[in-house]
Amino acid sequence: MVASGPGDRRLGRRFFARPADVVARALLGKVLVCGERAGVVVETEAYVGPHDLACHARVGRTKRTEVMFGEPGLAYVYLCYGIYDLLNVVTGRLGHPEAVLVRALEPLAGMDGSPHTARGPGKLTRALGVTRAQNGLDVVSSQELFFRAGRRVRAEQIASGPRVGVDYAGAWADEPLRFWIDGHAAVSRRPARRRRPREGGHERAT
DNA sequence: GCCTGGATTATC
DNA sequence: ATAATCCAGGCA
Repeated sequence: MVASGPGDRRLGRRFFARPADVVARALLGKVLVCGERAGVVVETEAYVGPHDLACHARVGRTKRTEVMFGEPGLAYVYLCYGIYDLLNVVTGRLGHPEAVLVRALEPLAGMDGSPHTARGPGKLTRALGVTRAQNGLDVVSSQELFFRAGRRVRAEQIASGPRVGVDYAGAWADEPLRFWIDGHAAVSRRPARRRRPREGGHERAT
């Protein structure tokens, strides 16, 4: 076994019981553990509540969004594009639906060590072995899926920008709610650039 | 029921 | 640029 240290401390309820954007920043550098596999969180996105038009909870309480209304610290895992399971952690206060999407990990144990292995939210869950079977799991008390304190990340190392793949969210698509460790090799590709305007280009007139 | 459209990724 | 793949949510 590896020697124990301060970084082995588990993240508790109060860590997650804060606004999603705060938790999203704070999760950078923390270690996500799933069974025998683990990695350092290097990229996240915050989905801040029902008023956030990119957040699944914008439609209110449904079978899918139910877990987001639960306790902070619950895992919200859902199927994206019919192919990938994406992992979020519920944040904020009970009854207020918000969550943080974990988008990339630096591999630590139990998986291929290449930086691309867990780069991107879909590849991350595959590399870590997370599936929808873990939806609703409490990462504060679970023995199979949880976070450790990990390493310290200074504020100057954290970069932010618009979330990926949420162009449908109107003005919310531009909010800088994506966070990553600047320059880290495991951070997923930058957000898809907008297509170049073809014809004179006035389509963004608002 | 039927239809539309994804919090993605690999490949053309 | 687009296919892969299936489910949630809206509407009838």
